[in-house]
This record gives sequence, C-alpha cells and structure tokens, in this order.
Amino acid sequence: MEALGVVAGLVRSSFLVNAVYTESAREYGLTVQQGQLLCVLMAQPYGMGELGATLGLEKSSLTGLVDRAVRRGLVRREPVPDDRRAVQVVLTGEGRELAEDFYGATCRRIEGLASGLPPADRDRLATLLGRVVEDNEVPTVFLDAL
Amino acid sequence: MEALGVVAGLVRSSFLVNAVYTESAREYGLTVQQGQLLCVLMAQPYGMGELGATLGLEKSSLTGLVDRAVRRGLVRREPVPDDRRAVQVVLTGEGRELAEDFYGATCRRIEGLASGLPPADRDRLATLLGRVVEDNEVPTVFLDAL
DNA sequence: GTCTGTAGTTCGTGGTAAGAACTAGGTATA
DNA sequence: TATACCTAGTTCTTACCACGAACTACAGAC
Repeated sequence: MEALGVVAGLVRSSFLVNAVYTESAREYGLTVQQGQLLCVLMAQPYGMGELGATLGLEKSSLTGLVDRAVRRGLVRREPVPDDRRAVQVVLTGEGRELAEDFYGATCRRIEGLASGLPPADRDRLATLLGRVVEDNEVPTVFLDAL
Repeated sequence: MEALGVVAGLVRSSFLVNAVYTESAREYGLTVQQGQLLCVLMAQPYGMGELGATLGLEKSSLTGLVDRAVRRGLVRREPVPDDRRAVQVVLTGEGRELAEDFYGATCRRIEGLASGLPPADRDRLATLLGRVVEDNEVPTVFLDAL
C-alpha cells in the first residue's frame, strides 16, 4: 500500500466527511446546505450579510436558502430595531431542536470516522488539523465548542 | 485558544478543502461535480454504473452530469462492444487537457493549505488521514497516484 | 422463447448558486 | 434641506445538481 500524500489525504477525508454529512442531513430531512445553516445559527442569530460571508455564499443565493428554511418553519427573519433594512435570521423552536439533533448525530458519525485510531493518534490528528484550519482562517461553519 | 476536537478539525478542514475545490473549479469554468467527474476519468474510462458508485450518485443524477459534460466537449460516450446496453464514458482530448490543468492547480492549492506545517508534521498528517481514509474505504474520487 | 435482471435514459420535483437589476433605508456633505 | 452615495436584502433569470419512478432496450437463464 502506497503512502498517501497530504493532498490526497485531505481531499479524500473531505470527501468522506461530505458523504457523512450528506447522509446525516438526509436522515433528518435536510439538505447539506440547510444543515449547515442550522448549525451556524445554533451559536447565534446572523444578518444575511454575515451569514453569506460565513457560508461563502452570495447574498442572492442566501435569500433562497433562508426562504426555504422559513417555509419549513426552521428559521425566522426578525427585524433589527436600529436598521430597518436589515434582518436577523433566527432559529425557531422547531429549528433549534432539529439543529441540535442533527448536530449531535453528525458529530457522532464524524467521530466514528476516526474511531479506528488510538486516542493518542486522534489527538495528534486533531492538533494537526487544528493548525491547518487556523493557518487558513476558516470561518466557523460548524462548531467551536465541542 | 481552545484545542479543536477531531470532529471539528475534520469538518472544518473539509469545509476548507471544499472551498478550495470550488474556487479552483470556478476558475476553470467547471462546477465541483464536473471537476470531480474529470478527475475520476483521468485514471480510466468508466461505465455509468461504476461512475455512480464512485461518485456516490444515483444513475439518474449521473445521466445529466455526463450530458452536460458531453455538451461541453469534455467527455464522450462510447459503446461497449460486448454489451450494447452499456456505455463507457471517456475523456475527450480537450477534456483530458482541462482535467490535467484543473487537477494540477487544485493539488497545488490544497497542498498550500498544509504549507504552514513543517514537513515532518505534514507527513504525520498524511499518515493519519491515510489511516482514516483506509478505515472507511473511501472510493477513490480524486487520486491514487500523487 | 419467455422471464427476469441489468444498463441507462426520461421526466417531474425541489433545491443550489450566481450575476444583474432593483427597492428601500441609511449616511455624508454641500 | 437636498443631493449623492452607500448598504442590506430581494427579485429575476439562467444553469446546474440530485433524486425517485417509470421506462426502453439489451443480456442471460431456464
């Protein structure tokens, strides 16, 4: 078995994570994007602009994503007192519940991906990935507190 | 700075890789899926069935993806002599060229993500990710030979 | 020669993503 | 105050992605 390069490792593990994420989302009746939206909003409400920056989407793309989430009763658009143009996107009760379930299930699954590694290696992997993530200033799409 | 868990590390690095992949694809006038298709086909031609399994797509999803790639002149459907139902999807000359450029650029960029790590750590990371990937039998979407 | 399974396609539905043009509300400044 | 500019979000159009169900056509088995 040839050793995998870093590039291949990153790409393929990312493919793996995507697959898990997709499957998990599917199980909860969500699309990946909707799941991501919910996870981001778990931490706090966001305006459309910030949300776009965090998710790496154009604002026009976001409108539709939020629309569909609203239609499903997962989030709400709330007015911002100081600025009548702006909007805060907030989880509804139902949305929060679903977000937490989905989040938990997905974490468990992803954790499962690394379950073949002994704990020390898992820590090492976490540290190394942490450094990569930090070096490249990834927006916190998923979770800070774990 | 709180240490990141493995789960967060995997999820966020995967987000990072996705972003890079998306940007790279965009630059070459491809969608992520088309880029992935081209990369898979670089190794060898595939039938629709195998292709679906490799990419994790239903066959009905694949028809359209291949259709669009054909329309852009990137791939061809070739008949299989022994089985008149079956089809082999093959890169065209243009497709191969684009695939190689895209592949190279994307690899360079992904490599760049880990460029902050000293070589020894990069190797360690590669090894650990390799084990994760192996443990979870990911289909080879991107690259074996690197 | 019929029956059954397999390879792919078609069709309809819903979701994703972008850019351009737009509305409406803020802000600065002459 | 009036004007000009900027910002937050939406709308519209276009192309793409993904799925399941129903379908066509061929292959293999009996």
